[in-house]
Amino acid sequence: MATIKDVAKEARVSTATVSRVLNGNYPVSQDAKEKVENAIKALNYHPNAVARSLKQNKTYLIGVLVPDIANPYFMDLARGIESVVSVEGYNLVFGSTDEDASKEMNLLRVLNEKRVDAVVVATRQEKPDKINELINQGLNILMVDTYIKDIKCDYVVEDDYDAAYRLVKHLIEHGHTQIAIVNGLLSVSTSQQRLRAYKDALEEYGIPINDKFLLQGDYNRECSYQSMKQLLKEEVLPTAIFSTNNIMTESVMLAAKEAGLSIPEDLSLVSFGNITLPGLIEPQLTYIKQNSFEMGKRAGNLILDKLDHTFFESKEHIIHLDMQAGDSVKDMH
Amino acid sequence: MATIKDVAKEARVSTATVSRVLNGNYPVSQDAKEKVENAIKALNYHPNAVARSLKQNKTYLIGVLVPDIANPYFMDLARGIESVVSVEGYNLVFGSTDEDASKEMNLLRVLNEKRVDAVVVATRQEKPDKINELINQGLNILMVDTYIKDIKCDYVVEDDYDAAYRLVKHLIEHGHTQIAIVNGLLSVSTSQQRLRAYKDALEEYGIPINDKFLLQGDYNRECSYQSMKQLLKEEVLPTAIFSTNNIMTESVMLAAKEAGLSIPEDLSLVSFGNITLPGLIEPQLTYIKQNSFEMGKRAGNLILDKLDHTFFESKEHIIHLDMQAGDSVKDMH
DNA sequence: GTGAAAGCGCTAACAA
DNA sequence: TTGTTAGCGCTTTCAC
Repeated sequence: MATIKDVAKEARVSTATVSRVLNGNYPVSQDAKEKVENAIKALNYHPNAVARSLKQNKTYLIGVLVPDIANPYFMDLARGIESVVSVEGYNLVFGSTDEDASKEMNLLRVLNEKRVDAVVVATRQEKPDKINELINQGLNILMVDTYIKDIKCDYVVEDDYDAAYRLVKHLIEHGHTQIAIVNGLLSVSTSQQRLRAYKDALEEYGIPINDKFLLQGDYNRECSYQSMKQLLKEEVLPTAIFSTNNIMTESVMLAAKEAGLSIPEDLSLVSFGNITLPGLIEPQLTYIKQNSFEMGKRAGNLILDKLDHTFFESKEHIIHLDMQAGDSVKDMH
Repeated sequence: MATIKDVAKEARVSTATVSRVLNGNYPVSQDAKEKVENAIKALNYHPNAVARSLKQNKTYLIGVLVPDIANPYFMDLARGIESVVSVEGYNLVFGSTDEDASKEMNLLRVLNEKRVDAVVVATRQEKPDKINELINQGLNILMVDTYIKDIKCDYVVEDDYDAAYRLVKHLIEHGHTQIAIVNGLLSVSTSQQRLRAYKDALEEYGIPINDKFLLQGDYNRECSYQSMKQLLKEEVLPTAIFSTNNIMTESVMLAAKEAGLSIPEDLSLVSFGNITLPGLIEPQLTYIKQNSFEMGKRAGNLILDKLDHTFFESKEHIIHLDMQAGDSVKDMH
């Protein structure tokens, strides 16, 4: 494969001149420019970005770590990031962590060795020490979706507490008092916020908290499905469910359907995030409209900012979320 | 950031020895090894993969080009590739082409400059010349899903013709003669195969082809939705639809629902690929079970093969697909 | 078993 | 405006 030296020889100029034509950052005579351009075509030359990266200490690579690339939420996030950074010539390097802490640290290490210019971490494990170590070594980390105390980096997160609070309040104002929550892992900040909002809302209205109605999930399909199956076997059923993410909402609907319960007649349902095929499924959900594409764009912009200016204070971006009313909640009055 | 030189100095050995400890490919004395390992820890050293790539002419990066990362089919494909190649230390670099030919060529060029070790192209544009040029320059391309004549590289594709034929035959054997097809862009090999199978099956049974029943889609949501809307306004309706991909099947179901037609009572439906939430939606589809995760794994293995052995003849892998019977087809007998 | 040194392909400081 | 050259951080040949 042709190198810059070959081009220089072919065009009878120095490698410096070729580099200048390539990058257009220094003045070059028209004559030299043409000679170089002809040589490039003749040799079918394509610059080696690896060598450039080594010299410039910049790879134009941005790592993206997500727990589950099969969740549309994270794909939209990735697309949001890509839509912003690709304009500046960056490419995304992906890694799925499958919620596995060691896999995650390993990927982080590899991405660091590959000298990605930044990495967006949308993940749920908590290893503040290890991650801070990488940050101190100069790895540029941006956390999205989840906030982990003690990790010293920028964030883009959604306003989980507020949105969850409104969702539960919505149920209560429709006369529900027997409300169950299907929650994610409590090690994750989003789950913590959503649970706290749930409890605060109930307390606000003087509704006692029933431990049987606190269902543990892990934001994935299987676990929440089993929890629901279990719940629906109990003698005292809730009249409403608050599901804390889109995937688990699908499980809730499936479990309800299989138990012969229809929504909202037998069971009301509100969800943090919408399901995949709302148009084809009855009823229309009442849910918190998440917009991970937008979140990705913000993350992308934050990164571009940071990569341009070398100094930048740590930032926290909080995104406000709206509620979309559907017909999945029965009025109990 | 610490370099191999710093480590060598700290450990009082040469950089060569450090490199040997790092890679474990040459004998090193126990004593030297320990000194180096201590120095690495003390300096918090992380090798620079960019420099290594330059020297070794290998990046451990594999490009993945898909038209639409929001389609679960392509995500599963990516996961399949990742599951295989990540074991050997490769990372995936993504690019969504959005069905845009110039964006696609541009991404291919950038990935080539970044010297990815290979690129998996699951895309639908046809630029044999440009792509062959890159291949001739040494870019290692593997095409999946779509076969494009005149591009000289390996393939992993599904047996579209055969599977589509069985699907249409299934409809005919259930007594349908008025069968419409919702097809993708005809510039794509998969669409060509599926359409050919449709026509051949009808012909085989002596059923005339009605041009009004040949609906053009583009494998995306909007276009197929509009085509269906249009079709359902006609005076003569088909009794069955053959949808040639999962996304368009969702549109077909949505359009039918909105037109007040129920499946299979008013309209039978078979699909190439399943929809997203089969459990929640009535009826269960009769469809061709695609397995892009498996296809991704094969692609990954093919790439690993090729990257190990330097010489390898061009290969074509064809994946056989099974049909899954559901209850979306009414028996007309 | 170990070290010195060349060189991967490029950029940029410096000199002309 | 152009050329020369050092050097980015690593691997690997060659000599010891």
